[in-house]
Amino acid sequence: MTTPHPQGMARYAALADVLRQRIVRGEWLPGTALPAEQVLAHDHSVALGTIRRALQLLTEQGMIERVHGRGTFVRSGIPGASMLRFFRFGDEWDGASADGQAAQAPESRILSRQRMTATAEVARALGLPLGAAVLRLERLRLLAGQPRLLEHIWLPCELFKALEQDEPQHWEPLLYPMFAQRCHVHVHRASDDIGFGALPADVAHHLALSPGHPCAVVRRKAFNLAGRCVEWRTTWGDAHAFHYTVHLT
Amino acid sequence: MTTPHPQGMARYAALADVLRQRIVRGEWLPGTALPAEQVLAHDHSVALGTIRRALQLLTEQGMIERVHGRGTFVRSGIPGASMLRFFRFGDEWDGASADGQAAQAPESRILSRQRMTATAEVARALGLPLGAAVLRLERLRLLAGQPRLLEHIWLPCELFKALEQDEPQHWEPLLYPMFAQRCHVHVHRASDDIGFGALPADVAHHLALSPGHPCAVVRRKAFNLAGRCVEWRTTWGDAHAFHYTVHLT
DNA sequence: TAGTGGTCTAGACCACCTA
DNA sequence: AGGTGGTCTAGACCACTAG
Repeated sequence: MTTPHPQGMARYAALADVLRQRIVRGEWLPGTALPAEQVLAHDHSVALGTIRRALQLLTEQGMIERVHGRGTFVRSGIPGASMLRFFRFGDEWDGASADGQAAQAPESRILSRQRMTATAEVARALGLPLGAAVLRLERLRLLAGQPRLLEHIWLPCELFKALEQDEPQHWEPLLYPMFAQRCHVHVHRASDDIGFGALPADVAHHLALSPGHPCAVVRRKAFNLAGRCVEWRTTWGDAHAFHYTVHLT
Repeated sequence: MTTPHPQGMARYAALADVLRQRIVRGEWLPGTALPAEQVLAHDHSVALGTIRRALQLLTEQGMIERVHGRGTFVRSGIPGASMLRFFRFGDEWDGASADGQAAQAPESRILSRQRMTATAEVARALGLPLGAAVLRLERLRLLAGQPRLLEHIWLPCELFKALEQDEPQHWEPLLYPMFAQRCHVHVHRASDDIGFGALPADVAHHLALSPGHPCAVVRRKAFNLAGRCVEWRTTWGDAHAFHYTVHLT
């Protein structure tokens, strides 16, 4: 005879909320395991099925991952977030082996790193007060040795102190795993805003294209578990190489 | 003591397969109700929870919709499939009322309708034999009286006989509901392939733009419940108006 | 009021992973 | 072997919708 609908919502939904808050507050860090179903069920005095329903909700929301036989883990990072997924360059198969081998690994080159004060636009995107300290990275992505994408990346200094220390030339090619390891910032969600434009002169130069060349522009906001915007990024690439598929259901 | 994993899969997954086949074969038409959970559970000699799990799978796959208190229904058609969702034209608020009112309804104008034999490209897209009879529609989409998108739509004649009868000028502006009503073709799934290019002269003419103007090109394949491709469409629009947001989780 | 799907329980047994 | 999540059952009760 349990209270039917506490706070007007289902028991499992309320449980999911509680667990989500505990995750967001850092009680269980990304990559670590939650207590077993049995334990959670006992602790909250509900049946196993009810806890499972709550955990299913959190799974759908991308908060946790469940692995049969191992446990339930706080998700760490989003997969498949590469900007290169929006583009198909003709030379993906120009690697060393001429047969149908895997593509040559994309290259990443940090062109510049500057500590600055946030302009109005950057501050708004990152949810910072005007004039807050931010880190600006300029990054080139290359495929088979050819420069393909240029990125401007803005980060709140406050969260990314560790990135001001060493030489960016030695950073790993994947930023998000590095953010997690060095800065304990886990990118959990992102939204990519796709548009079309003409290449500014400085960007065009880095991509070996002419100024005004048609380009796809992707603006990304990346968020951590708590829903805070931790990165704002603009990516430019040749419009003719742009390609994306949306599935409707 | 039921057989644990028939065919190596869970009972509920096998059940979902069976139900999916019955839906695809047309045993329950789009928009109509399936038997109640209790009935299905009894018929298949499983517990209620098992049937619910199967129905949940079909829900996630977009096959059915469940409505509390009313029943379980075969889904009819996909929502939000308009090509206009890829574009933001500046005049969406130029309607009659100058305040923050709803946008003027988009207009649809069929420019031409031709019965033809499928070229290799069209036949491949629609999964038809080369030379099969197809219907080609040329359609203009307008916003606030301005021509904005041009579409070439290819349909298998076999499925769309009814569209060869009357005047296309009197068709409703939304194609998919019309396909369902007049031809009993229900679009259940689609994939939109986005790229950038330059406007061909004839297309540019209809959009009041110059030939070679940068444009976004969306190629769509639409499928019915059985997974058959029932429409192949190419849509052109001004690249500068293109805008799309992808959410990553 | 009757019928539908939604919630929750309590427990048995299975499959998977690690050690 | 012991712990984890996954499957399935049988049944009670609740919430929503329709006639």
